[in-house]
Amino acid sequence: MTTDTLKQAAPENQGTSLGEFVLERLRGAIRDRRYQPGQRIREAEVAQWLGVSRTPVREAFRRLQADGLLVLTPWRGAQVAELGRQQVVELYAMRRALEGTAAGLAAEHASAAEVDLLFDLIERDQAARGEPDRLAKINRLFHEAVYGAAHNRYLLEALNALDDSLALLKSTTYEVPGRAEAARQEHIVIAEAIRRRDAGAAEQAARAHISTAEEARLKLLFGDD
Amino acid sequence: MTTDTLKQAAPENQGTSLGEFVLERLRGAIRDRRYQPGQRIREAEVAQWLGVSRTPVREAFRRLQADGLLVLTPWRGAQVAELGRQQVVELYAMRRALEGTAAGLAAEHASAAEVDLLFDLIERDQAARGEPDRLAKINRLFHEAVYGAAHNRYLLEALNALDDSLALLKSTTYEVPGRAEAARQEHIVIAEAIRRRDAGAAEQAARAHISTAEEARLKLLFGDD
DNA sequence: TTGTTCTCTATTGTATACAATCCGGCCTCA
DNA sequence: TGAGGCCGGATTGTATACAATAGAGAACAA
Repeated sequence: MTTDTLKQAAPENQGTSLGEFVLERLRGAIRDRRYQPGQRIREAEVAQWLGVSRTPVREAFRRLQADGLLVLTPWRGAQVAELGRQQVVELYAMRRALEGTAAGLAAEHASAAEVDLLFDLIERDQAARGEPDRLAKINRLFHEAVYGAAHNRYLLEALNALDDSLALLKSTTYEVPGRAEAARQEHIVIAEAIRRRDAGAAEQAARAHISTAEEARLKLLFGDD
Repeated sequence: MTTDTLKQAAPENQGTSLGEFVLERLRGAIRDRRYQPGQRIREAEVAQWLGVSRTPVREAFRRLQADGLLVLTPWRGAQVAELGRQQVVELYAMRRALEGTAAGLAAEHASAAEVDLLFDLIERDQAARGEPDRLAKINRLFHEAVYGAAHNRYLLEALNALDDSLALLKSTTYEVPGRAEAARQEHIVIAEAIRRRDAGAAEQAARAHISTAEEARLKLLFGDD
């Protein structure tokens, strides 16, 4: 780990507390797999690393626990959450419901600009063929665009937390051959249903999209079945 | 407020930390409206009240913020969340999706005992006619039984958090004349769909149930429209 | 060798001291 | 009289000191 301390890492730290800062840094570190699932994280270690005391670190830990990214055991401290097969299945069931709802609400509430953004992202996706990292990034932007277009703050929050949890899983489903193309096609179906203002179709398309993503994910993770 | 302190309030406080204890007490106080929406809560006040230091109080605050029950403004402290009309609408949209999903999953995964529990609760509901408080309690048990029967830990957590948020609203919809009977009928439709293992019908019935509950709620809260 | 108990250390939980910030009231001045 | 700025108290954010606990490893007995 590099030796970046508070001043170097966040020169303009105003308006926000240290706890918030630590939270974001930790979230990023977990997402980037610099802390790996199952790994234990000690308060003092993070505190020293970011140049703060244990107090804001503890606050960040609590909030990451609430998001499901950390598991806190009394007197044993924190470790990055690990997802077993059953948990992955449950997370995808949750995601299927929420993404479906988001797409349906987006069909009802999206502004013209928000619809345009969806199609822009589909084009950028096409342009990024063969680059799994860029594809994964654009994919995430597409989904976030749908979340935003739903105009429901609770749904938005829940979906973002869910995506963070899924980021605990190794690699992206874009490593599966043909997955990128299939996903793009599914995105198109979703976006067009939203443009048509067809909430039912948008919801169904989003659910189907998550189901195929789940299949790809399970195959990638557990191989069998 | 009474003067119960830690020893009187939680004689057997073992296995759990003080932060956890404060969390539960505060959650209860908010649910019982002893702290009302919009009201400011000072750390020192809670600390003194429960006989602990500010540290565990702060931890509880963070987690209540994550659940949406508290709004924390930097340097200004905590106040109990207030829900405007738009937020109520968004919460119910969320609840419609999650309850629908829970009912659908329950139809797929409920054990025989879990199905029996649903019908038991419907009978107890019938027996409690005319007692809004008991009705509200049994209603909550019914919904929690559905949540449990879905066998999805993330869904369960999300729905419980949602119910806590809705508890911020004044009174229950059971005060609306005829609401109790309508709700009971809707519960029966849900429970029977689950017993038939008809996931689609269960989801639809649950969504419809939440929609009528939302109507009753909005009428109760905002009168107009 | 293996299992058991005990001690000791590392780490977390809690309390408290201190720093930073906001808000209300007062005072000044036009 | 009122608008604006400045000061003091109240309150939160952060750091640190101290207490409590779990777990690893040593010592010992079978």
